[in-house]
Amino acid sequence: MATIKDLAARTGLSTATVSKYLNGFTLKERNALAIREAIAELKYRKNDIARSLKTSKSRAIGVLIPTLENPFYSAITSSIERTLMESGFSTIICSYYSELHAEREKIEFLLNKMVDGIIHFPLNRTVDYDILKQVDGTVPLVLVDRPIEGIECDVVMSDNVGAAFGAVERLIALGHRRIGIILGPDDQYSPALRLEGYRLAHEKHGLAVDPRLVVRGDYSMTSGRDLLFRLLDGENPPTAVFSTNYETTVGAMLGINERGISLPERLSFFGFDDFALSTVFRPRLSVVAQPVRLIGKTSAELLMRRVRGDLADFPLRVSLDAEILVRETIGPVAAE
Amino acid sequence: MATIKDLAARTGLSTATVSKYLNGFTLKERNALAIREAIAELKYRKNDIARSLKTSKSRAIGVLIPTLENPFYSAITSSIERTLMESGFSTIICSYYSELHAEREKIEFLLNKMVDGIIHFPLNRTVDYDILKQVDGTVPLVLVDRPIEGIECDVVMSDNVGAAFGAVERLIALGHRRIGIILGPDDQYSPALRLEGYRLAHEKHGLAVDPRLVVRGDYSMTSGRDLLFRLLDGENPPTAVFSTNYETTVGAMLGINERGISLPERLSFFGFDDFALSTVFRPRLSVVAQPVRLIGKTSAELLMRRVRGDLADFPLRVSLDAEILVRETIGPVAAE
DNA sequence: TTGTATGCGTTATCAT
DNA sequence: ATGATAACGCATACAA
Repeated sequence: MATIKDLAARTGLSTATVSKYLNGFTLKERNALAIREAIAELKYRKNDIARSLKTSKSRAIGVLIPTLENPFYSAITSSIERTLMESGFSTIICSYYSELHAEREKIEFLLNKMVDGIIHFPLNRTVDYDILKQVDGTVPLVLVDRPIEGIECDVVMSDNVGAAFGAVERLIALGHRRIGIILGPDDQYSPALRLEGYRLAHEKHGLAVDPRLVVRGDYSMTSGRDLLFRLLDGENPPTAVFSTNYETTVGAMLGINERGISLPERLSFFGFDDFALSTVFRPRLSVVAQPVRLIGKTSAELLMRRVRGDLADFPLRVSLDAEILVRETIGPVAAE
Repeated sequence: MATIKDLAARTGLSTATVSKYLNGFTLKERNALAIREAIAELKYRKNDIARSLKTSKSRAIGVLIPTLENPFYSAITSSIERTLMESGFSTIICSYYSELHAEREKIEFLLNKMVDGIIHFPLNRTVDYDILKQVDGTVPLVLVDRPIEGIECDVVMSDNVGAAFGAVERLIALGHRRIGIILGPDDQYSPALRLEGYRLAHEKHGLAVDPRLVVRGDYSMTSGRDLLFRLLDGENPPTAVFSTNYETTVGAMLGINERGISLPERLSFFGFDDFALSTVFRPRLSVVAQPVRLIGKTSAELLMRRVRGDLADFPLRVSLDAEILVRETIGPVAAE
């Protein structure tokens, strides 16, 4: 591999001069030309490792996610990668598969790699504060999807309360009084907020919440289907169901198809997130769509700012509005 | 940030000794202890950048994929990341969004980052040979999902011909004589192979292929639905349909639900890939499942071998068998 | 077992 | 505008 030294030798210039040229300084046209030639002939390629050592900037960002095998995480990660790339930063991904010890281990790993910053999607409520504290003292940290108590850093998330509130309010406006809600695990952050939105909508309209209409699972597809059936098969079943993540939404829709329930005549259904599937179901699904692209872009851009030393408004708490996409699966409550 | 020098100063040892300890050499227990203490007190963290410069090994691998927003790519990437991590390698992802110029640019980017190897998913037939040649002279390259003519390197893919052959043969065994096949773009590699498997199955059983039953789209969900309808609405429609990628499979299934077509009574349906959705549809989908985890694991492990200098069997062509999962959506052809 | 000295490829300071 | 030189943090050949 050719080095700056080689270019210097080839052109008769010094390494200092060549380095300057490489970094955008203008020099005598004659010399610039010679360097360009040498670069082509020797197939010179700059060594970012050496550059990083010297400048103590790796231009690499670590992205810590539960898993890539989930469209919510992979879509955001995709958007992050795209945004970072635009700034010339590389994206190092680390999945921790919801294992706590892995989380710590992988943060250490990233820190050793001298990443300039970390974007972290904390999943479980139980978190390794210690190591996160440590990150914060080393490189900027942006938390996505939820804050962590005791960790003072930037957070980018969607407005979970507002999202649920909006969906449920639409349902109420259509005359629904018994609205089932399919939630996720207790130890995750967002389910509580989505339930809160559900509650607030009821409250605002003077409706009581029937606890039997609030069901919880593990946010998986099968849980979506199972919980839907539980709601429907209970006594005094809901006339509308709100599913609060993508997986349960898909699962519930499949359950609906399986039973041949016609939407929105026999049941109104509000789903969550607008990934590929939600866009192809028929009738067209009404969903609350989290702005995944924007979440990714925002976290990456915010982190870039911090990396560049701009600490304005630190710690920043960005709450991004979800879109309420009313399509064809909700309708007025059937006359009894 | 504390350095080895700091540890040396703190313990009264030399940097060489400390470095050796850090690299697993055993030294006097007394000294080892002192170093351990110093590490804790100074919060020493090893600097992989400096290490990389010295050893000219970055322990980072570049993964070049069309996009993360597709379960096929993200599942394989996930498996790659997992495997690389086990060997202590980091995974730098680069999406090129099917843009050719981006492909070249991002390979340069990765090479500058001094990655120790590259795993590339080439999508389009039109490829920047030049830059790929260059990669090959620099670091090991593993191609996933398809080879590239003129580039001599390791390739990991699934047995597309065998996969299609197996599915179609099952259909033929059930008495189907008119089998529709939904294919992808002409400029991609796998569709031709999957069609070849379809042809071979017909040939083996003395059946002619009706070109009207061979339809092509862009491998998207909507194309799956549209092409299914085109097949079904043509004259002399097929009694079975084979969809050859995941997106078209999902699209076709939604179309089937939409029209209320009962499987397998009115139509037999064979899908492709066994991601989340395929596992929840009812009736349970018969699919050809590409071994995505294994593809990822195999490519990563092969690349690791090459990085370590093991060039045995180079260039290796690994063809992984797909699984033929016969479940509930295929059945005997209906009596006329 | 431990220490000395050198260099990896680059950038940056300070001259010229 | 260009050059000489040191330094980034580490690993290693060699000496002790």
